[in-house]
Amino acid sequence: MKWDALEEEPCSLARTVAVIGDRWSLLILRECFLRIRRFDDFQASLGITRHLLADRLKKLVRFGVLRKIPYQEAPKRYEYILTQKGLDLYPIIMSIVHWGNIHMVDARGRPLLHEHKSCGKMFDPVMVCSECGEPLSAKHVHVHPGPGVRRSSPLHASARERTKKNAEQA
Amino acid sequence: MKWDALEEEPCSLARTVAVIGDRWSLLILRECFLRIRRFDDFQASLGITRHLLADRLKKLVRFGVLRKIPYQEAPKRYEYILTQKGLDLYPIIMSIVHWGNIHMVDARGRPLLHEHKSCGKMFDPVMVCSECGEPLSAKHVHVHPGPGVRRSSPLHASARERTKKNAEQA
DNA sequence: ATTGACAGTTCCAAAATAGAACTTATGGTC
DNA sequence: GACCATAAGTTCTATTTTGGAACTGTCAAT
Repeated sequence: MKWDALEEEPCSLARTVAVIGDRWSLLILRECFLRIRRFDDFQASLGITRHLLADRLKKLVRFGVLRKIPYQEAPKRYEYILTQKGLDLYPIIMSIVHWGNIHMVDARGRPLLHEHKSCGKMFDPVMVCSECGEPLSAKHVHVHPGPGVRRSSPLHASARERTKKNAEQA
Repeated sequence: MKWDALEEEPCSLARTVAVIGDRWSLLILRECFLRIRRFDDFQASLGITRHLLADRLKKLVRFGVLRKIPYQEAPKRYEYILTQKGLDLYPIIMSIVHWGNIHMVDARGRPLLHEHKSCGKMFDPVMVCSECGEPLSAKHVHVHPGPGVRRSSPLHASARERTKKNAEQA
């Protein structure tokens, strides 16, 4: 499929996936949250090809997740820093890290531990309901169509064609 | 890079990305949480090619995120359902959806609304500290090396080579 | 004048993906 | 019994994306 089409989908997951839904983008964002800011530092710590790094940084800037800030004139050089929109990705990054901590660590244990400066303790992230504060699980959530919904949210022409085909049979 | 190498990285984000860090896997998981279970239903609702769908389902099964359950004999047919490990991905999916709701919706508004059955209200997911219950932000978290850490976590040989090169300069 | 840092760009080969047709097994219909 | 439909894949080729390495341009330091 043309992946740019994802941005247009009436689905918040699909639209977010259009921005961060590839391996390198997520790894680049990890580095951003670990205070990496410069082209060669990203390249060295990730081993990504320079070509792809340039491409992904450009995309993250285009989507407003990163901003290019000049840190020296002559020659003009920039660093990439997270915008507020980018900082808001933190729960996504943390929930990914947490799932890995629970389900993917080897016998050696967790590579990183997280301390909450506010309370001083090592913590895990927990996702709760904004209204009642209880931890969330898929089982206790019901989905309703919202104002931005479109038909039954088929992602593609092929899905629509299938629907059409079924309709013709009737 | 060889993407299988990601599973071996001493980084919980990288290891999770090895499982779900591509566009199709995340979209397939969205469908799983919306109760889609069968091959042709995934294919119709996503428009993914059958080839890739077979490949991604196989991978998700291999990683223990989905399980194949027979739902009829002769011919033997299976559905794909989320394991507990798969259900645990819910916070990742929800945080992705939530970021899209905040930053990627158009004028029409959100495609979907979420109701918390436990309290009966429409909600947003909030990520909080397991210890003090306060909402988390990157600014208030400090990262420590854990028992599973390896050197400075270079992702690749090229990163190691760069380090070696720097060392030789000294 | 030569070397090195930095932020890319260019080029080609290798790998992954899209799109469509084909396969296998079975059950129902004319 | 021939024909169609359903379901879950597999196979094929053309196109796109990615990996890997070298190259470019600008400036500073030696």
